[in-house]
Amino acid sequence: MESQDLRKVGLKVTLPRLKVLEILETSDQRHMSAEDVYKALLEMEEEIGLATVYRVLTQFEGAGLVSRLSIDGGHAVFELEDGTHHDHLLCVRCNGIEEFVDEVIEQRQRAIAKQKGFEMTEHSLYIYGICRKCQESQ
Amino acid sequence: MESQDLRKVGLKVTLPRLKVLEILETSDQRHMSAEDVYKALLEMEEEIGLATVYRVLTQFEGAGLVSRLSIDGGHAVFELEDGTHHDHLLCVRCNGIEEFVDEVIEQRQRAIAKQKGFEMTEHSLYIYGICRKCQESQ
DNA sequence: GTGTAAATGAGAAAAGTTTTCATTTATATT
DNA sequence: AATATAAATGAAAACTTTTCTCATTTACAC
Repeated sequence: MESQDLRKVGLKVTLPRLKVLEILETSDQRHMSAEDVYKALLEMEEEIGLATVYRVLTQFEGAGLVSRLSIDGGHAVFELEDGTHHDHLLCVRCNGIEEFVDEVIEQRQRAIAKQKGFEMTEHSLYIYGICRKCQESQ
Repeated sequence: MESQDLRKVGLKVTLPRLKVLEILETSDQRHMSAEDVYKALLEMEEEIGLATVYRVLTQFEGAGLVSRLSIDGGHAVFELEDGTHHDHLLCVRCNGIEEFVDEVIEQRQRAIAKQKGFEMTEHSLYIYGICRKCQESQ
């Protein structure tokens, strides 16, 4: 019932929005750039412009349907929002992304913000490295 | 004795390099974008091209004289390297940057990388929020 | 002083993303 | 079901940040 999801967050039900949502839900990559989504759309014969993909993803972000990761000064990748806060491990070799949750880190961050007098709005934590698979295959 | 600093890291002593170093050392902002440095140079009547500023900052980074922070998918800022590893708090209102060190977080990150089989190369942690000053003046 | 490799400046190019504006579409209203 | 209208879309241009190209200049070893 994807149409309902869109209406629920106050977005008109349009083909581009339905198709972008479909890609995000059915792709085997959990993390996709706008370009990735655009190419996946082309593969399913949906001629949706890249600008529209960006617009839709940005709206989805605003609506809380997806979250945006800003990777290392470069491009952004998007993931379907699943309600859990988590941080990311990025493989610098294969660009794979893994997720993790660590309550100790979460709590330390809140403590640091408080100690510095910051009203924390969000945080971003990326651990860069070489994933197990890439270490083995080399 | 800045010329020595440059020779020590194998960089020829040139006016642009000396001046960029001078800006970084004397500016009241510890964190500066390439654009900031470029403008500061113009203010001191040094007509050094922006491309050169980028090149010099990148070389300084390679030489370990400065480190580069990649802020939130956008532009990079540079800070003089002081030998201490630290992470950053960013004020979303005034764009101010504060630094902090937390051994617990450092250690947890290493543990997570290990647990996930990652060979960690680096990490980036930013806490976003509203700094004390901005909370008060509003 | 001179030669040579390295550095610089200016502008073009690149990458990722957003904006513009004319056209099309979804949906609230008749 | 037809229509009005506000919103969404496509295509191209614009924008932002950074890097590259290449002709000219400079640092420094000899």
